[in-house]
Amino acid sequence: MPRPSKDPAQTLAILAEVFREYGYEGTSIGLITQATGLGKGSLYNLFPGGKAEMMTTVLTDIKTWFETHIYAPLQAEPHTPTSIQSMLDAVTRYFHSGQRVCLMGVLATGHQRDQFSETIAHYFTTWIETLTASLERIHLPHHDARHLAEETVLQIQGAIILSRALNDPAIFQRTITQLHNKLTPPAPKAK
Amino acid sequence: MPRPSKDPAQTLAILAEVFREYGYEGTSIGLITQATGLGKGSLYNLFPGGKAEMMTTVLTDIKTWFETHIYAPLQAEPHTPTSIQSMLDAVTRYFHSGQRVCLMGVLATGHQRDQFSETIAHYFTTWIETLTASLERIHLPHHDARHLAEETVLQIQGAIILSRALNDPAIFQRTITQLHNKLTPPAPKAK
DNA sequence: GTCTATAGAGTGATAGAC
DNA sequence: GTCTATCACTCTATAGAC
Repeated sequence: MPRPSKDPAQTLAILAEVFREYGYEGTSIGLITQATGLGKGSLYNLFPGGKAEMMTTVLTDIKTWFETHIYAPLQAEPHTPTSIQSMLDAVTRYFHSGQRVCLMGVLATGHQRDQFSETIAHYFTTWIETLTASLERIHLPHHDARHLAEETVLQIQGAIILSRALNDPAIFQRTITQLHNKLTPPAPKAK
Repeated sequence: MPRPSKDPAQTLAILAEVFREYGYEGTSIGLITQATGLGKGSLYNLFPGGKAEMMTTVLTDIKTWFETHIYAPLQAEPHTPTSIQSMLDAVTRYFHSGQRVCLMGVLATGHQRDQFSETIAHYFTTWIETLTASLERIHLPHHDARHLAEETVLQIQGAIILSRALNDPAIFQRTITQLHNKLTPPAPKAK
């Protein structure tokens, strides 16, 4: 190897955190060099496509993380209330109880939505569909499962905003608890 | 008068729309001059504090709008289901069924949160407290009213994100309908 | 020497402030 | 319009593993 290069995984993690904190426009290359300790040369060698490629790489990394830590437990047969619980636990950890922003949510409200629209839509669609399938496997008819899944993802996003706006992680925690109760069937009684 | 000046209210409206669309960092003075038709000189005459003052002025304007169109109907005695409905109607119109972003929500997730934190927190706090008071006047105990109010504001924010991410206004509409059912007592039966 | 990842001065364009 | 600072990005030079 030509040089003692840094750990690419850690570089990506730092990059993701900077994008989360400052948004796409708010993140300057100078800020990235400072945060990662990498010079511009290294950065443009790693990401020839510049800032846009840095963002898409981060988004792909997030997608992979969600597949492993959020979707996989939901898809594990057989479905148990534990699957739901482990998803909500992972979500709570990932979003630091609402104090850490959802990059996909941030991008969805910015004008970069157009640039990354497919990735953003795919992220939310996959999450909703995986959760829908999981809920269908317990007891819910497709329509109800779908709406409940949408409501879950929606409330997590809303909880992040409100929790951050009021600087109160309790709001996020309360939302997660509430979702847990709603998603976990209190009794195996069909409609 | 030295010059035929433009309508300040319309200028402010345009300014708000640009900030919503591009965020704080994403909005350049050049973009503002283009959108408003005002030269840089006029802008810095109107807002000596520069971009930051433009944003604070917009935020104050939004606050006033909400007081008039959202809070006032909720505070009107006596409380009726119509108060809730008119709030939700105003919200739907204001956010263009989720296709128009909430500037306070956007700022809450950015690193400008620190700069405007008081205004942002005040916006959400006032909304929640007004709705709480309104719900208490029907039938709900304080604790329940407060949680329901929080849930309402939270779901509206989440609906904007999800609705925009999936480019589907129906999600926002469905959320509003759901909130209407939850906020409007189906029967005057106490706990 | 060859190669690759590094660092960082330098590029023009554009930012916000005045 | 004019200013300076900073932007994203380019490019040259080089350090070190083969």
